[in-house]
Amino acid sequence: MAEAEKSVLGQDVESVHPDIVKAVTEKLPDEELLYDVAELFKVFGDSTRVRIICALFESEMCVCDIAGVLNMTQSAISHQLRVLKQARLVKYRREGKTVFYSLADDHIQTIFNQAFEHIME
Amino acid sequence: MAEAEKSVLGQDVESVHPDIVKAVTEKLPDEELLYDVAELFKVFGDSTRVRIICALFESEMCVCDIAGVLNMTQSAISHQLRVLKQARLVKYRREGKTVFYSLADDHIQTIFNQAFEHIME
DNA sequence: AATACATATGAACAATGATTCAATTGATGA
DNA sequence: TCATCAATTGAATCATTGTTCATATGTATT
Repeated sequence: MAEAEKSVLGQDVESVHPDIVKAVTEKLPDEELLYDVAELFKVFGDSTRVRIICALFESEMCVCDIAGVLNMTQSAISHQLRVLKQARLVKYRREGKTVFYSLADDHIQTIFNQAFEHIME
Repeated sequence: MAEAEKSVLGQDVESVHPDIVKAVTEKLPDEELLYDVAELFKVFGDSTRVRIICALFESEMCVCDIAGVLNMTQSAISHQLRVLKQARLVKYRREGKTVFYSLADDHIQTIFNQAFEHIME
């Protein structure tokens, strides 16, 4: 019933349901957007960064404090904060020698709450 | 002003704000829960899996169809479906030779919508 | 200037993980 | 029972990444 068809790249693709494949392919969001979503989740996909984020839910903190809460070296924390910074998930302000980090926006909390709910069930 | 204190493990931790460190440490969710959250996001943190999930938003699909939509080998897809299955993010039903996959619950859509919004801004 | 302290950065190492290729399982129909 | 097709699995490979250690910025204080 289902026949082989040519993909965008001209390769043979065995599609059991060519009609569905076509419909879904057209509705699928831009490659780039999906890539960005994956990149965002990749940042969330590390327990150290998750702990940093959850710590920042409570209060703005400096690097030393975060290191103290997580019981890790300040270097390790700084490296991870860099990742969070690049993803625009945290912002910072300098006060003398210390730098205070806080969360950049509220979507983060919403996303995490949904994640918690998913795990609980 | 700020003094060094002993961490839970007895190591010296230089805390600029011991009071905040203590308060945040107590409020931080269980280590295990945070680990699970990271594991969940880790699953979302791959563009192939993101694309599979978005494809399944549209319709239940068999492995072949998904491979067709993503233009990848069915082996690669099967490996990733295994990951999604272990994370309880997809469910499946067998119909003859083909296996149909669909999303396990609705939190996934909510989480993705928030992620989309975060990226858009 | 010189010292001290908070933070950032770079290189290196170990561990994790995604895809490929080959082989296997499971189910259908001849 | 044999051949075929969808899907799964395992081993191998290549790339990515988190932490450590050492060093460098940057800011205040003496």
